[in-house]
Amino acid sequence: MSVAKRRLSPEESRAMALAAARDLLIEAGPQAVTLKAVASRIGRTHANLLHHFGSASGLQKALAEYLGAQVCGTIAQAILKSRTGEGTVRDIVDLTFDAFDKEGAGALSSWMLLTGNEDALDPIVDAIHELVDDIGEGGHEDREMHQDTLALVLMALGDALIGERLAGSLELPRHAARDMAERQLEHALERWKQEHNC
Amino acid sequence: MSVAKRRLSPEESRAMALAAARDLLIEAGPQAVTLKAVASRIGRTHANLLHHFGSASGLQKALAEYLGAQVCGTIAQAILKSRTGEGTVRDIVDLTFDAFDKEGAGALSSWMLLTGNEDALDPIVDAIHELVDDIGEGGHEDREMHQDTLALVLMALGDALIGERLAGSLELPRHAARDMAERQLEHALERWKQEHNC
DNA sequence: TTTGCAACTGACATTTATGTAAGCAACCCT
DNA sequence: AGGGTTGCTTACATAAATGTCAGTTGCAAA
Repeated sequence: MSVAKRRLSPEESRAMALAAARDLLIEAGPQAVTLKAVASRIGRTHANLLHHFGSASGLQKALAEYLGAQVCGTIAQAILKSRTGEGTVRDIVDLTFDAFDKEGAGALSSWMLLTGNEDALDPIVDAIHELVDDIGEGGHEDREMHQDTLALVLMALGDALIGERLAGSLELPRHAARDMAERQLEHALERWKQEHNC
Repeated sequence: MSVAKRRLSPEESRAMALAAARDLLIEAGPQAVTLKAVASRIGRTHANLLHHFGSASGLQKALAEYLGAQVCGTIAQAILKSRTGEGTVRDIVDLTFDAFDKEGAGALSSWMLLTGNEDALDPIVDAIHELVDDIGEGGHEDREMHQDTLALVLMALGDALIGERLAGSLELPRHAARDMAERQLEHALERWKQEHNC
Protein backbone atom coordinates (compact mmCIF):
# COMPACT_ATOMS: atom_id res chain seq x y z
CA MET A 1 0.00 0.00 0.00
CA SER A 2 2.86 2.30 0.78
CA VAL A 3 4.03 4.31 -2.18
CA ALA A 4 7.76 4.36 -2.52
CA LYS A 5 8.92 7.87 -1.68
CA ARG A 6 12.02 9.44 -3.02
CA ARG A 7 14.48 10.67 -0.45
CA LEU A 8 15.40 14.30 -0.84
CA SER A 9 18.63 15.99 0.03
CA PRO A 10 18.50 18.31 3.02
CA GLU A 11 18.79 21.28 0.66
CA GLU A 12 15.93 20.09 -1.54
CA SER A 13 13.78 19.37 1.46
CA ARG A 14 14.44 22.73 3.06
CA ALA A 15 13.80 24.55 -0.19
CA MET A 16 10.49 22.80 -0.75
CA ALA A 17 9.43 23.46 2.81
CA LEU A 18 10.32 27.13 2.62
CA ALA A 19 8.44 27.59 -0.65
CA ALA A 20 5.39 25.91 0.84
CA ALA A 21 5.66 27.99 3.99
CA ARG A 22 5.90 31.14 1.92
CA ASP A 23 2.80 30.26 -0.12
CA LEU A 24 0.91 29.42 3.03
CA LEU A 25 1.97 32.68 4.62
CA ILE A 26 0.74 34.73 1.69
CA GLU A 27 -2.48 32.80 1.20
CA ALA A 28 -3.67 32.37 4.75
CA GLY A 29 -1.51 34.46 7.04
CA PRO A 30 1.21 33.70 9.56
CA GLN A 31 -1.00 31.68 11.88
CA ALA A 32 -1.51 29.19 9.10
CA VAL A 33 2.21 28.49 8.90
CA THR A 34 2.27 25.53 11.26
CA LEU A 35 4.53 22.52 11.07
CA LYS A 36 1.62 20.26 10.17
CA ALA A 37 0.25 22.53 7.46
CA VAL A 38 3.59 23.14 5.80
CA ALA A 39 4.48 19.46 5.97
CA SER A 40 1.23 18.33 4.41
CA ARG A 41 1.82 20.69 1.49
CA ILE A 42 5.02 18.92 0.56
CA GLY A 43 3.75 15.44 1.35
CA ARG A 44 5.79 15.01 4.50
CA THR A 45 5.10 14.86 8.22
CA HIS A 46 5.59 17.57 10.79
CA ALA A 47 8.34 15.54 12.41
CA ASN A 48 10.21 15.82 9.15
CA LEU A 49 10.27 19.60 9.42
CA LEU A 50 11.51 19.36 12.98
CA HIS A 51 14.24 17.11 11.66
CA HIS A 52 15.36 19.71 9.12
CA PHE A 53 14.77 22.95 11.01
CA GLY A 54 15.20 21.84 14.60
CA SER A 55 12.14 23.63 15.87
CA ALA A 56 9.14 25.66 14.78
CA SER A 57 10.97 28.92 15.41
CA GLY A 58 13.85 27.54 13.39
CA LEU A 59 11.52 27.25 10.43
CA GLN A 60 10.28 30.78 10.97
CA LYS A 61 13.77 32.14 11.13
CA ALA A 62 14.72 30.33 7.93
CA LEU A 63 11.59 31.69 6.29
CA ALA A 64 12.54 35.23 7.29
CA GLU A 65 15.99 34.81 5.76
CA TYR A 66 14.48 33.31 2.65
CA LEU A 67 12.02 36.14 2.15
CA GLY A 68 14.60 38.76 3.00
CA ALA A 69 16.93 37.45 0.34
CA GLN A 70 14.12 37.18 -2.17
CA VAL A 71 12.87 40.70 -1.56
CA CYS A 72 16.37 42.11 -1.65
CA GLY A 73 17.11 40.34 -4.91
CA THR A 74 13.92 41.51 -6.54
CA ILE A 75 14.46 45.13 -5.70
CA ALA A 76 18.14 45.05 -6.52
CA GLN A 77 17.13 43.95 -9.99
CA ALA A 78 14.98 47.05 -10.34
CA ILE A 79 17.80 49.26 -9.19
CA LEU A 80 20.00 47.93 -11.95
CA LYS A 81 17.32 48.69 -14.51
CA SER A 82 16.85 52.12 -13.05
CA ARG A 83 20.54 52.90 -13.38
CA THR A 84 20.74 51.95 -17.01
CA GLY A 85 17.80 54.23 -17.68
CA GLU A 86 15.41 51.39 -18.43
CA GLY A 87 13.39 51.61 -15.26
CA THR A 88 11.11 54.35 -14.04
CA VAL A 89 10.37 55.63 -10.58
CA ARG A 90 7.12 53.76 -10.77
CA ASP A 91 9.00 50.51 -11.23
CA ILE A 92 10.79 51.00 -7.94
CA VAL A 93 7.53 51.84 -6.23
CA ASP A 94 5.78 48.81 -7.69
CA LEU A 95 8.57 46.47 -6.74
CA THR A 96 8.73 47.71 -3.20
CA PHE A 97 4.98 47.44 -2.78
CA ASP A 98 4.91 44.01 -4.36
CA ALA A 99 7.71 42.83 -2.11
CA PHE A 100 5.60 43.50 0.93
CA ASP A 101 2.30 42.54 -0.61
CA LYS A 102 2.61 39.64 -3.02
CA GLU A 103 5.89 38.29 -1.73
CA GLY A 104 4.68 38.13 1.86
CA ALA A 105 7.44 40.12 3.49
CA GLY A 106 4.89 42.45 5.03
CA ALA A 107 2.89 39.65 6.54
CA LEU A 108 5.99 38.04 7.94
CA SER A 109 7.44 41.27 9.26
CA SER A 110 4.37 42.28 11.16
CA TRP A 111 3.87 38.81 12.47
CA MET A 112 7.40 38.63 13.79
CA LEU A 113 7.04 41.98 15.47
CA LEU A 114 3.65 41.31 16.94
CA THR A 115 4.76 38.02 18.45
CA GLY A 116 7.85 39.61 19.89
CA ASN A 117 10.17 37.49 17.80
CA GLU A 118 12.11 40.50 16.57
CA ASP A 119 15.40 38.77 15.97
CA ALA A 120 13.96 36.86 13.08
CA LEU A 121 13.31 40.14 11.35
CA ASP A 122 16.95 41.14 11.17
CA PRO A 123 17.61 39.65 7.73
CA ILE A 124 14.78 41.63 6.18
CA VAL A 125 15.86 44.87 7.78
CA ASP A 126 19.40 44.21 6.68
CA ALA A 127 18.23 43.55 3.13
CA ILE A 128 16.37 46.83 3.03
CA HIS A 129 19.32 48.68 4.46
CA GLU A 130 21.63 47.20 1.89
CA LEU A 131 19.22 48.14 -0.83
CA VAL A 132 19.00 51.73 0.33
CA ASP A 133 22.73 52.14 0.45
CA ASP A 134 22.72 50.89 -3.09
CA ILE A 135 20.16 53.38 -4.29
CA GLY A 136 22.47 56.20 -3.28
CA GLU A 137 24.37 55.65 -6.53
CA GLY A 138 27.71 54.24 -5.60
CA GLY A 139 27.04 53.43 -2.01
CA HIS A 140 27.23 56.93 -0.60
CA GLU A 141 24.57 57.52 2.00
CA ASP A 142 22.31 60.52 1.74
CA ARG A 143 20.15 61.61 4.62
CA GLU A 144 17.23 62.80 2.53
CA MET A 145 17.37 59.68 0.45
CA HIS A 146 17.11 57.69 3.63
CA GLN A 147 14.08 59.64 4.72
CA ASP A 148 12.35 59.12 1.41
CA THR A 149 13.10 55.43 1.52
CA LEU A 150 11.74 55.21 5.01
CA ALA A 151 8.50 56.79 3.86
CA LEU A 152 8.32 54.48 0.86
CA VAL A 153 8.86 51.31 2.86
CA LEU A 154 6.42 52.31 5.58
CA MET A 155 3.73 53.04 3.03
CA ALA A 156 4.43 49.76 1.27
CA LEU A 157 4.07 47.83 4.50
CA GLY A 158 0.92 49.65 5.51
CA ASP A 159 -0.52 49.14 2.05
CA ALA A 160 0.17 45.43 2.17
CA LEU A 161 -1.81 45.16 5.37
CA ILE A 162 -4.78 47.48 5.11
CA GLY A 163 -4.29 49.20 1.77
CA GLU A 164 -6.97 47.35 -0.15
CA ARG A 165 -9.46 47.69 2.64
CA LEU A 166 -8.78 51.35 3.40
CA ALA A 167 -8.72 52.39 -0.24
CA GLY A 168 -12.07 50.73 -0.71
CA SER A 169 -13.51 52.51 2.27
CA LEU A 170 -12.25 55.84 0.95
CA GLU A 171 -13.57 55.06 -2.51
CA LEU A 172 -10.13 55.25 -4.03
CA PRO A 173 -8.68 52.87 -6.61
CA ARG A 174 -6.46 50.09 -5.32
CA HIS A 175 -3.36 51.71 -6.73
CA ALA A 176 -3.95 55.04 -4.98
CA ALA A 177 -1.23 54.44 -2.42
CA ARG A 178 1.27 53.59 -5.13
CA ASP A 179 0.32 56.75 -6.98
CA MET A 180 0.98 58.79 -3.86
CA ALA A 181 4.31 57.10 -3.25
CA GLU A 182 5.34 57.64 -6.85
CA ARG A 183 4.45 61.32 -6.69
CA GLN A 184 6.39 61.83 -3.49
CA LEU A 185 9.40 59.94 -4.73
CA GLU A 186 9.52 61.95 -7.94
CA HIS A 187 9.42 65.18 -6.00
CA ALA A 188 12.28 63.90 -3.89
CA LEU A 189 14.34 62.93 -6.92
CA GLU A 190 13.78 66.31 -8.55
CA ARG A 191 14.95 68.08 -5.44
CA TRP A 192 17.93 65.79 -5.28
CA LYS A 193 18.92 66.52 -8.87
CA GLN A 194 18.65 70.25 -8.35
CA GLU A 195 20.80 70.19 -5.24
CA HIS A 196 23.28 67.89 -6.91
CA ASN A 197 23.80 70.25 -9.83
CA CYS A 198 24.43 73.30 -7.65
CA MET B 1 -9.86 31.33 52.91
CA SER B 2 -11.94 32.54 50.02
CA VAL B 3 -12.04 36.29 49.80
CA ALA B 4 -15.51 37.63 49.26
CA LYS B 5 -15.66 38.88 45.71
CA ARG B 6 -17.86 41.67 44.57
CA ARG B 7 -20.12 40.89 41.70
CA LEU B 8 -19.79 43.31 38.82
CA SER B 9 -22.43 44.41 36.40
CA PRO B 10 -22.01 43.07 32.86
CA GLU B 11 -20.98 46.56 31.72
CA GLU B 12 -18.32 46.89 34.43
CA SER B 13 -17.03 43.43 33.75
CA ARG B 14 -16.81 43.97 30.00
CA ALA B 15 -15.13 47.34 30.46
CA MET B 16 -12.48 45.92 32.79
CA ALA B 17 -11.85 43.00 30.48
CA LEU B 18 -11.48 45.23 27.43
CA ALA B 19 -9.07 47.55 29.22
CA ALA B 20 -6.98 44.59 30.32
CA ALA B 21 -7.06 43.11 26.83
CA ARG B 22 -5.96 46.42 25.35
CA ASP B 23 -3.02 46.72 27.75
CA LEU B 24 -2.03 43.15 27.05
CA LEU B 25 -2.24 43.76 23.32
CA ILE B 26 0.05 46.78 23.48
CA GLU B 27 2.50 45.26 25.92
CA ALA B 28 2.95 41.79 24.53
CA GLY B 29 1.24 41.57 21.15
CA PRO B 30 -1.94 39.96 19.89
CA GLN B 31 -0.93 36.42 20.67
CA ALA B 32 -0.79 37.31 24.34
CA VAL B 33 -4.46 38.28 24.33
CA THR B 34 -5.85 34.92 25.44
CA LEU B 35 -8.88 34.30 27.58
CA LYS B 36 -6.75 33.04 30.43
CA ALA B 37 -4.30 35.95 30.36
CA VAL B 38 -6.97 38.61 30.16
CA ALA B 39 -9.02 36.94 32.88
CA SER B 40 -6.12 36.66 35.27
CA ARG B 41 -5.44 40.39 34.87
CA ILE B 42 -8.84 41.27 36.23
CA GLY B 43 -8.95 38.53 38.85
CA ARG B 44 -11.47 36.38 37.05
CA THR B 45 -11.47 33.04 35.26
CA HIS B 46 -11.46 32.41 31.55
CA ALA B 47 -14.92 30.93 31.81
CA ASN B 48 -16.07 34.31 33.02
CA LEU B 49 -14.94 35.96 29.80
CA LEU B 50 -16.72 33.31 27.77
CA HIS B 51 -19.81 34.10 29.82
CA HIS B 52 -19.61 37.80 28.92
CA PHE B 53 -18.31 37.67 25.37
CA GLY B 54 -19.64 34.35 24.18
CA SER B 55 -16.37 33.24 22.60
CA ALA B 56 -12.77 34.22 22.11
CA SER B 57 -13.53 35.85 18.79
CA GLY B 58 -16.36 37.68 20.50
CA LEU B 59 -13.82 39.26 22.81
CA GLN B 60 -11.61 40.16 19.85
CA LYS B 61 -14.48 41.77 18.03
CA ALA B 62 -15.43 43.79 21.10
CA LEU B 63 -11.81 44.83 21.46
CA ALA B 64 -11.74 46.03 17.87
CA GLU B 65 -14.84 48.12 18.42
CA TYR B 66 -13.41 49.49 21.64
CA LEU B 67 -10.13 50.51 20.05
CA GLY B 68 -11.86 51.89 16.97
CA ALA B 69 -14.04 54.13 19.10
CA GLN B 70 -11.06 55.20 21.18
CA VAL B 71 -8.92 56.04 18.18
CA CYS B 72 -11.75 57.84 16.47
CA GLY B 73 -12.47 59.88 19.58
CA THR B 74 -8.87 60.86 20.06
CA ILE B 75 -8.43 62.05 16.53
CA ALA B 76 -11.79 63.79 16.42
CA GLN B 77 -10.62 65.83 19.35
CA ALA B 78 -7.61 66.98 17.40
CA ILE B 79 -9.77 67.94 14.47
CA LEU B 80 -11.77 70.24 16.69
CA LYS B 81 -8.62 71.91 17.91
CA SER B 82 -7.38 72.23 14.37
CA ARG B 83 -10.58 73.96 13.32
CA THR B 84 -10.44 76.54 16.02
CA GLY B 85 -6.90 77.34 14.99
CA GLU B 86 -5.38 75.85 18.15
CA GLY B 87 -3.95 72.73 16.59
CA THR B 88 -1.20 72.39 14.04
CA VAL B 89 -0.71 69.94 11.21
CA ARG B 90 1.84 68.24 13.39
CA ASP B 91 -0.80 67.60 16.02
CA ILE B 92 -2.88 65.64 13.55
CA VAL B 93 0.14 63.68 12.46
CA ASP B 94 1.15 62.91 16.02
CA LEU B 95 -2.32 61.81 16.99
CA THR B 96 -2.67 59.54 14.00
CA PHE B 97 0.71 57.97 14.63
CA ASP B 98 0.03 57.59 18.34
CA ALA B 99 -3.33 55.99 17.65
CA PHE B 100 -1.64 53.19 15.77
CA ASP B 101 1.43 53.00 17.94
CA LYS B 102 0.66 53.67 21.60
CA GLU B 103 -3.05 52.93 21.46
CA GLY B 104 -2.57 49.56 19.86
CA ALA B 105 -4.80 50.01 16.86
CA GLY B 106 -1.95 49.09 14.57
CA ALA B 107 -1.20 45.87 16.36
CA LEU B 108 -4.84 44.90 16.37
CA SER B 109 -5.41 45.82 12.74
CA SER B 110 -2.54 43.82 11.40
CA TRP B 111 -3.35 40.90 13.61
CA MET B 112 -6.94 40.80 12.44
CA LEU B 113 -5.87 40.93 8.84
CA LEU B 114 -3.14 38.38 9.21
CA THR B 115 -5.44 35.89 10.87
CA GLY B 116 -8.09 36.38 8.23
CA ASN B 117 -10.58 37.78 10.72
CA GLU B 118 -11.27 40.83 8.60
CA ASP B 119 -14.79 41.47 9.76
CA ALA B 120 -13.55 42.47 13.17
CA LEU B 121 -11.65 45.30 11.54
CA ASP B 122 -14.76 47.00 10.19
CA PRO B 123 -15.28 49.29 13.18
CA ILE B 124 -11.76 50.70 12.90
CA VAL B 125 -12.05 51.24 9.18
CA ASP B 126 -15.40 52.91 9.73
CA ALA B 127 -13.93 55.15 12.39
CA ILE B 128 -11.17 56.26 10.08
CA HIS B 129 -13.60 56.81 7.26
CA GLU B 130 -15.81 58.93 9.47
CA LEU B 131 -12.82 60.91 10.56
CA VAL B 132 -11.69 61.58 7.05
CA ASP B 133 -15.10 62.75 5.95
CA ASP B 134 -14.94 65.11 8.87
CA ILE B 135 -11.59 66.57 7.91
CA GLY B 136 -13.08 67.77 4.67
CA GLU B 137 -14.59 70.69 6.57
CA GLY B 138 -18.31 70.25 6.60
CA GLY B 139 -18.50 66.68 5.49
CA HIS B 140 -17.90 67.22 1.80
CA GLU B 141 -15.61 64.59 0.39
CA ASP B 142 -12.53 65.60 -1.46
CA ARG B 143 -10.62 63.14 -3.56
CA GLU B 144 -7.18 64.57 -2.93
CA MET B 145 -7.89 64.84 0.75
CA HIS B 146 -8.76 61.17 0.73
CA GLN B 147 -5.51 60.33 -0.98
CA ASP B 148 -3.48 62.30 1.52
CA THR B 149 -5.30 60.67 4.39
CA LEU B 150 -4.64 57.26 2.91
CA ALA B 151 -0.94 58.03 2.75
CA LEU B 152 -0.97 59.34 6.30
CA VAL B 153 -2.71 56.31 7.74
CA LEU B 154 -0.56 53.84 5.85
CA MET B 155 2.61 55.51 7.08
CA ALA B 156 1.26 55.58 10.61
CA LEU B 157 0.52 51.87 10.52
CA GLY B 158 3.85 51.02 8.97
CA ASP B 159 5.62 53.19 11.50
CA ALA B 160 3.86 51.51 14.41
CA LEU B 161 5.14 48.15 13.19
CA ILE B 162 8.67 48.63 11.94
CA GLY B 163 9.24 52.36 12.28
CA GLU B 164 11.54 52.25 15.25
CA ARG B 165 13.53 49.39 13.86
CA LEU B 166 13.83 50.72 10.34
CA ALA B 167 14.68 54.25 11.41
CA GLY B 168 17.44 52.87 13.59
CA SER B 169 18.82 50.84 10.74
CA LEU B 170 18.82 53.90 8.49
CA GLU B 171 20.40 56.00 11.21
CA LEU B 172 17.45 58.35 11.30
CA PRO B 173 15.79 59.77 14.42
CA ARG B 174 12.69 58.01 15.68
CA HIS B 175 10.45 60.87 14.58
CA ALA B 176 11.70 60.85 10.99
CA ALA B 177 8.54 59.24 9.67
CA ARG B 178 6.38 61.80 11.41
CA ASP B 179 8.50 64.56 9.96
CA MET B 180 7.96 63.18 6.49
CA ALA B 181 4.23 62.83 7.02
CA GLU B 182 4.01 66.36 8.35
CA ARG B 183 5.89 67.76 5.38
CA GLN B 184 3.69 65.93 2.90
CA LEU B 185 0.48 66.91 4.66
CA GLU B 186 1.47 70.57 4.72
CA HIS B 187 2.20 70.50 1.01
CA ALA B 188 -1.21 68.96 0.46
CA LEU B 189 -2.95 71.57 2.56
CA GLU B 190 -1.19 74.40 0.77
CA ARG B 191 -2.27 73.03 -2.58
CA TRP B 192 -5.77 72.62 -1.27
CA LYS B 193 -5.95 76.22 -0.07
CA GLN B 194 -4.71 77.54 -3.41
CA GLU B 195 -7.24 75.57 -5.38
CA HIS B 196 -9.98 76.50 -2.97
CA ASN B 197 -9.34 80.22 -3.39
CA CYS B 198 -9.44 80.10 -7.18
C1' DT C 1 -36.96 36.86 54.70
C1' DT C 2 -37.35 34.50 50.78
C1' DT C 3 -36.90 33.84 46.03
C1' DG C 4 -35.16 34.05 41.50
C1' DC C 5 -31.96 35.89 38.24
C1' DA C 6 -27.43 35.84 36.65
C1' DA C 7 -22.46 36.62 37.65
C1' DC C 8 -19.08 33.52 38.57
C1' DT C 9 -16.36 29.33 39.32
C1' DG C 10 -14.33 24.57 39.04
C1' DA C 11 -14.00 20.47 36.76
C1' DC C 12 -14.33 18.50 32.98
C1' DA C 13 -13.56 17.59 27.38
C1' DT C 14 -11.56 18.79 22.91
C1' DT C 15 -8.53 20.53 19.64
C1' DT C 16 -4.22 22.03 18.01
C1' DA C 17 0.71 22.94 17.96
C1' DT C 18 5.02 21.49 19.37
C1' DG C 19 8.34 18.30 20.64
C1' DT C 20 10.73 13.40 21.66
C1' DA C 21 12.22 8.87 20.75
C1' DA C 22 12.62 4.67 18.48
C1' DG C 23 12.60 2.31 14.38
C1' DC C 24 12.14 1.79 9.25
C1' DA C 25 14.21 2.21 4.81
C1' DA C 26 16.46 4.61 1.01
C1' DC C 27 20.83 5.89 -0.60
C1' DC C 28 25.96 6.06 -0.81
C1' DC C 29 30.29 3.97 -0.18
C1' DT C 30 33.36 0.22 0.03
C1' DA D 1 26.26 -7.32 -1.86
C1' DG D 2 26.56 -5.50 2.65
C1' DG D 3 26.69 -2.07 6.04
C1' DG D 4 26.62 2.53 7.84
C1' DT D 5 24.61 7.05 7.42
C1' DT D 6 20.57 9.65 7.58
C1' DG D 7 16.08 11.12 5.59
C1' DC D 8 11.77 10.03 7.15
C1' DT D 9 7.84 8.17 9.66
C1' DT D 10 4.90 6.35 13.42
C1' DA D 11 3.64 6.61 18.05
C1' DC D 12 3.59 8.89 22.10
C1' DA D 13 3.99 12.90 25.35
C1' DT D 14 3.02 17.63 26.63
C1' DA D 15 1.22 22.16 26.94
C1' DA D 16 -1.91 25.73 25.84
C1' DA D 17 -6.21 27.62 24.15
C1' DT D 18 -11.03 27.16 23.66
C1' DG D 19 -15.33 25.60 24.98
C1' DT D 20 -19.20 23.05 27.90
C1' DC D 21 -21.80 22.43 31.91
C1' DA D 22 -23.41 21.78 36.34
C1' DG D 23 -23.42 24.04 40.40
C1' DT D 24 -22.53 27.99 43.75
C1' DT D 25 -23.43 32.44 45.49
C1' DG D 26 -24.00 37.54 45.48
C1' DC D 27 -27.60 40.68 44.99
C1' DA D 28 -31.88 42.84 44.08
C1' DA D 29 -36.74 42.62 44.06
C1' DA D 30 -41.03 40.93 45.97
